[in-house]
Amino acid sequence: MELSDRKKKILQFVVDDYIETAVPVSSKSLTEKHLSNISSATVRNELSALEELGYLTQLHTSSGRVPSAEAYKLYVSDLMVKDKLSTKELDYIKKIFLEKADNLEEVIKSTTKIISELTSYPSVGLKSKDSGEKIENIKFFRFKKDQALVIIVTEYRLLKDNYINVPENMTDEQLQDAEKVLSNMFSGKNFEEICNLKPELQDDFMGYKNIFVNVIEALKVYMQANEGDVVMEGEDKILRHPEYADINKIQNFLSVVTSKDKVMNLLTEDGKDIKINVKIGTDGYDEIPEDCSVVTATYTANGNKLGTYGVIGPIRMDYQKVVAVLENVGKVLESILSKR
Amino acid sequence: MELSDRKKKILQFVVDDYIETAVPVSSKSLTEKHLSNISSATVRNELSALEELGYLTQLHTSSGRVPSAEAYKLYVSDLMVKDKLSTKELDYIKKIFLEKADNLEEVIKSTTKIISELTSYPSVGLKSKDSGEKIENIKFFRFKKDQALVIIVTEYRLLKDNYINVPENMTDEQLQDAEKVLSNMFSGKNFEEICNLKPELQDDFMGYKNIFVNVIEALKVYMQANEGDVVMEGEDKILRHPEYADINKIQNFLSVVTSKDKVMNLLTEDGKDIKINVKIGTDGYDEIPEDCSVVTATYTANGNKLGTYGVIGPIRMDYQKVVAVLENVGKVLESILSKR
DNA sequence: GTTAGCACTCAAAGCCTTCAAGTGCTAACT
DNA sequence: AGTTAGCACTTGAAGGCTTTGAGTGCTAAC
Repeated sequence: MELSDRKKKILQFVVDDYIETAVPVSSKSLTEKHLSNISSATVRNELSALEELGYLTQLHTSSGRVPSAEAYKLYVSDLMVKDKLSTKELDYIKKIFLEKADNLEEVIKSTTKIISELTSYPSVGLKSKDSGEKIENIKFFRFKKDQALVIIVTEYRLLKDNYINVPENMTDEQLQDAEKVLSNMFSGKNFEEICNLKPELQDDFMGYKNIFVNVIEALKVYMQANEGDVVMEGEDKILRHPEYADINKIQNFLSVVTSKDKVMNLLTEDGKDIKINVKIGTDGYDEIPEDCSVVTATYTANGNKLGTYGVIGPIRMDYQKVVAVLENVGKVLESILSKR
Repeated sequence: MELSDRKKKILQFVVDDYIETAVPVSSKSLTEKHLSNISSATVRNELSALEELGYLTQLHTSSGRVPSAEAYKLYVSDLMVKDKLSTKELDYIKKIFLEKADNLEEVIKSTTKIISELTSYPSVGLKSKDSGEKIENIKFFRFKKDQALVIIVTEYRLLKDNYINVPENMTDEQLQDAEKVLSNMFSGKNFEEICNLKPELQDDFMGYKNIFVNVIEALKVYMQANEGDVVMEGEDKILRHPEYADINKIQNFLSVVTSKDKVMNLLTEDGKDIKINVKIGTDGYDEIPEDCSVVTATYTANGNKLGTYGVIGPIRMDYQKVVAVLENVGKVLESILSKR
């Protein structure tokens, strides 16, 4: 059912005001602030209709109205006026990124930091493991008789966290040879393609099948491992918001947020093409702490998925600000990283 | 001034009880639980003497007594009975470590996790950057014309987070040659010695002085960089303790604990030979959140400093348990890592 | 469809009383 | 001199009471 224009407008004001003040919104305050042309009684009629429709709730009969999760959803998709950042804020974003632009790890940390600073909410970042990028070549560095570090060079980064076992009787020359064979085999393919290579079907291993199997195994472990790639910033900022005046809520929030794999799940985006993704309330998402919303954005540069970033906060979140920050951070981040 | 045996005993009971219950300790409860041979009036006299001496305080005239920071210090150094872990707990420690023993990163995480689980306090871990270990050799991996990854092999680990710039006109053969020259130069020295090498005094650079300078520069940056090596676990566990019923205290605590460089400072041990280090209360340590204590332990294996681990909690901390856990974790950790 | 007016509801704040835990002190006892 | 029974005194915590005011819903008139 479609809402009348006036209902939409009123609902928007209610959400706006509630986000700003955290105080249930009354008919009187609405007429005073935004609707001086109609009376509070009329607004009351509209409010009770909106309550009937499930967009508003009352804590008790004689309190003002509070938006429901439905209302926030409508607000974000339809009602909200898109915010713009101040030039000061934009300059801040650029400044931080330019200082750190040469190190991907630092960029990820900076991103979460900027987002948290500008929004006043805890922020999270997750760098993608598999961004669809193509592998250029692969290198082994044998640091023990039976162990080697695998260095993988891709289109735009260097992976160096995988280790394989090497047969002790294999000579360094043989390992170098294996390096060449595998480099040829992998070059131009992405991770998914490589992990799906069937050893049985290949006959050009030149005797290095065991090394091949070890590398694939290491890669698979690497792809699955979660943790470690989650970065959080400003967890303590959640306490700035009045809904977290209750210890149980803080407890609940922190227990989710300190568990890296739960945070991981929050960030795994549902839609591939959606840039900004808003999850409001707990509906369906087990990992989200009660009464929380999560707004995430996935950034890409040169067609490669860099990672997903976002904020976690109370349902009563400043969506205007958060969306504006995520969009602008994304723009700067992508423009900087595209140049690399 | 030395306390009488009875005063010591009474003080010990007060601290014991207060740690256990978090309720101010009364003369009556002391006689009932521990001192059935003397009357509560006598205990009251002793308590007020102990208060006079600065070991106890009262919240108000008609409340029981609470230990002061001084009392906790005396308790830890003199009064406390050393706790032993149950075999169940010991088995738990061994089990976790044996599962992860092959990966140093995982060992660090496991360590903080075990400590936090067993003590119910947030725990922190910091792996040492410079453990005094000797460098074996050094390797360059050039992944771009003008950039190379520096891999450093030491007695017992692999460092691979440093990058240097390479002159574009340098051939791969020259870089390999530089690798050999520098490996020879560094081999058998520790980080400190290397960083102190004076380029002017060396004449066997064979033309690779620029590479040498870049490597030293990268190493120095690496040694200084903090963050990233701090691991935390169980931040949310602080809320289990009744002193954190107040939002301001939580705020205060979290703001310290979410800042990695503050946590870093907490863990930089003051004495070199002290294994277990107890910092009680805020006295002198700016980084410690108000009314908190920090207990840390530094672990070594084969003479190499592995890192520092510890817990952060309220002053009213279960020091018996914490010290016992840290000692036992240390034993297991060191025995496992010595075998590597 | 809008609005003035009024009765009704309900949480929050302030105030008062009661309650019980605990101390300090004095005087008597060993 | 050290110990102890006894009692007055203090004080926060808890519960109950009233007051206050913000806000609604409904009705009747416009």
